[in-house]
Amino acid sequence: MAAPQDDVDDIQKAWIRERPGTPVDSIGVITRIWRISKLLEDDRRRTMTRLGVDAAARHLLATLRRAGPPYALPPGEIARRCAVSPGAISQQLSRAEEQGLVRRHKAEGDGRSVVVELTPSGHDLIEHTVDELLSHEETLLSSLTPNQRTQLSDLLRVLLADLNARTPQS
Amino acid sequence: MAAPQDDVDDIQKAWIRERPGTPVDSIGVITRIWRISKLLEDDRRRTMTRLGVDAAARHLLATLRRAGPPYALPPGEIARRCAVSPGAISQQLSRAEEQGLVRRHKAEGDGRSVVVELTPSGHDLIEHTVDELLSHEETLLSSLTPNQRTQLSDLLRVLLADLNARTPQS
DNA sequence: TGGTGATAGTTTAGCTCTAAAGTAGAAAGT
DNA sequence: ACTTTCTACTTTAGAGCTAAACTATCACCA
Repeated sequence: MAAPQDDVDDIQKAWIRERPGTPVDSIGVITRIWRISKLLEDDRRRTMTRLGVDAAARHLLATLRRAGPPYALPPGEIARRCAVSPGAISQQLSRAEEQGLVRRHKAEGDGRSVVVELTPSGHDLIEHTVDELLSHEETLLSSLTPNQRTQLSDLLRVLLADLNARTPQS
Repeated sequence: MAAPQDDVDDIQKAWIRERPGTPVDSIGVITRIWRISKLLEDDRRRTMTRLGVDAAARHLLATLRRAGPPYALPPGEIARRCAVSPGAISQQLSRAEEQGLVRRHKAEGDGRSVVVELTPSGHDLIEHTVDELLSHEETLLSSLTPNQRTQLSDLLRVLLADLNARTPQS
């Protein structure tokens, strides 16, 4: 269980061998986070393709579903919650609207604002995929004990909070 | 320092509120890894843009540089080490070659194979950016104590090894 | 009331990626 | 030897994202 040396350790050792003095300390955390992130993303993409949705649309629908009744949010808020650019959300909304999963309409009161709401079809779709997706992803963490998962969550929470604070604004 | 509740905790609570029984256990790890990964990637993209290189080219050059003399690898091996598709590497190579950072030539012995080597200009470029980039990224982890970083690295190493083993093949 | 600047969304340009098709050389089986 | 299969790489089609330009509306205030 102790996990022997891996490719990432090799990268650190390679830099030290090639350029003694290279500041390699961050690699053990940052590179591993990227790799894990990529493996999880690829897995999620495959899972969602299998379930017949695309990953970005799922994220969108899940965000609206999670917001609770009336399952409606403005695009800017969705962008913020999904951590992607407003332009990306606008494009995602157009695609999802075309598939009949969401509907856009002008907000009352402010002529600039828009409200996006889940259609019954979009609600159904997320309802039928969320449990399957999350159950599957739980098995992906089965190499860690419950205690280790909590430890990991806690460390990541600290790091994420700091990075968020440090970020230009995004 | 204990890190209070964050957005990700809110996501878990929202699912539980909206759909009691939703299997939310994986969210604390997976969602945080994605968010951190994204923040780090965005930061790296900005840093590299500031230094006048693009992030993918930097990864390419770093991979060749780290391989040690003669700073040459076949495209397939680069793709494997950078964990992207062979097609992506082929395109990156074309761009980098156009900028004079690498050179492709046929391998001797096997007419299908290609060897990519760092040009002096590519070698210089990576040499002048790697320390700056890595030093900067070290500061991004300054919210964690050295001990916490080690803990985090170790947990991630276990998870990464398991996910690699579990992966279809890729 | 009319200008200045902020805010909400959308659109566009440019880039990069993946997946899949295409090209060409090497290996292997009969 | 010749066909099949495999392997290495490239190219193409299609998609998504970011950054930045653009449109429209609102808010403030002289």
